[in-house]
Amino acid sequence: MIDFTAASGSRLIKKVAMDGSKLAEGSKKRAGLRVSLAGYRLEDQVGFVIRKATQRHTAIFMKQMTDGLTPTQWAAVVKVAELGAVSQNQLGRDTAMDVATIKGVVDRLVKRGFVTASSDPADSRRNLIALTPEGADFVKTGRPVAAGITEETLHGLSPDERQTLIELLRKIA
Amino acid sequence: MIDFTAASGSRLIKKVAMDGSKLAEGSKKRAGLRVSLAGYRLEDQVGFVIRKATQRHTAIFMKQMTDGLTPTQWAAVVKVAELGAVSQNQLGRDTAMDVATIKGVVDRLVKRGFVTASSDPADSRRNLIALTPEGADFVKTGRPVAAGITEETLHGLSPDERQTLIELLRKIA
DNA sequence: ATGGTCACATTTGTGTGCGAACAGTGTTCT
DNA sequence: AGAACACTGTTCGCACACAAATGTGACCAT
Repeated sequence: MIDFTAASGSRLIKKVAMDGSKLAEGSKKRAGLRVSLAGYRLEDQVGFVIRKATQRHTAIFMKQMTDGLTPTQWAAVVKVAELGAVSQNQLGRDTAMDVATIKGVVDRLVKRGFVTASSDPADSRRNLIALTPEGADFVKTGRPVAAGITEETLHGLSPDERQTLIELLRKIA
Repeated sequence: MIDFTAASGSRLIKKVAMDGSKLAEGSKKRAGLRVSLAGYRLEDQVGFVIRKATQRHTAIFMKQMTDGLTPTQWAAVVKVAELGAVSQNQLGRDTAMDVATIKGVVDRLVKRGFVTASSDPADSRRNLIALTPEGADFVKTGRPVAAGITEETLHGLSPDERQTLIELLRKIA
């Protein structure tokens, strides 16, 4: 996790001020080339804010989810639980993961024993992913935990705001 | 990038149906263990939607930004351009990056020649990051590009909706 | 039937993102 | 001064995330 408290900010200023006498030309300000950004503030850009929101959500997820399962791994098991046996690529599409990414995720889920991977007899190109009984159990017990994660993530928002946020995110997704 | 079009979905169903005769007990449906999720839909969870929104934004960013600079690298140069010389950890805090992450980002920016890293004479623990003239030029030319990226990301949203989205994201960030 | 096209999967390489362990350096309090 | 504490940075290991290159299988139109 990231600590956003400006722990040493004030001390830094003090130090620079103390070292002011050592600086040439009486410049008491912090050194270094700068560029005026004229109205462009990083903190106001979608990309930046969304990244921070993602970070917080991920942190909440990793803190609460059983067994150290990651958000992507959870998404994958849940989809398999919903769909039944699926091809690996199809699972990637349904969970918004790249072919390379879904492979790694599936590998880890197989290693955990939550899913199995086998060649589809009907189409030998396909790597068929199926849920194991352990995976089914995990999804059942994990479901309320996942709901709690969503709850804590959206804790500061009213029901209306939650609805709006999801809708707006869907619009840009 | 991820292709969300369910390209082969219909064929899969057709194939499974065709193979129905080969399946035992007359089961024509897709095989595999399932779990009823009773109201929990992955597509409705913040985590999932926000991940997809992030993916789209990143894709737009990488497509438009000059020189293949990444979103995080851009955030870092912009901050250095705004603040002047900063310690590496402080820069990480201001850009919401882990100490391990900011190190990698700074290393790449140094390699590109956009920033320099040097030991702070006032505090030898600190790795002072400063903008180079090349970095300053890049920030100047990159600024309108970054604005365009934000614009395209939010393209489907009205000014009010954009405002609301940022506010709500800030609340959960 | 065969050649072109598409879909499926794997591998490699680069870049975040973070926890955890480590080693210095500075500060503060006694 | 010395001990305790806080802060700065590095390194390692794991997990996404995606582009690009490769190889194989399935399908479709001629």
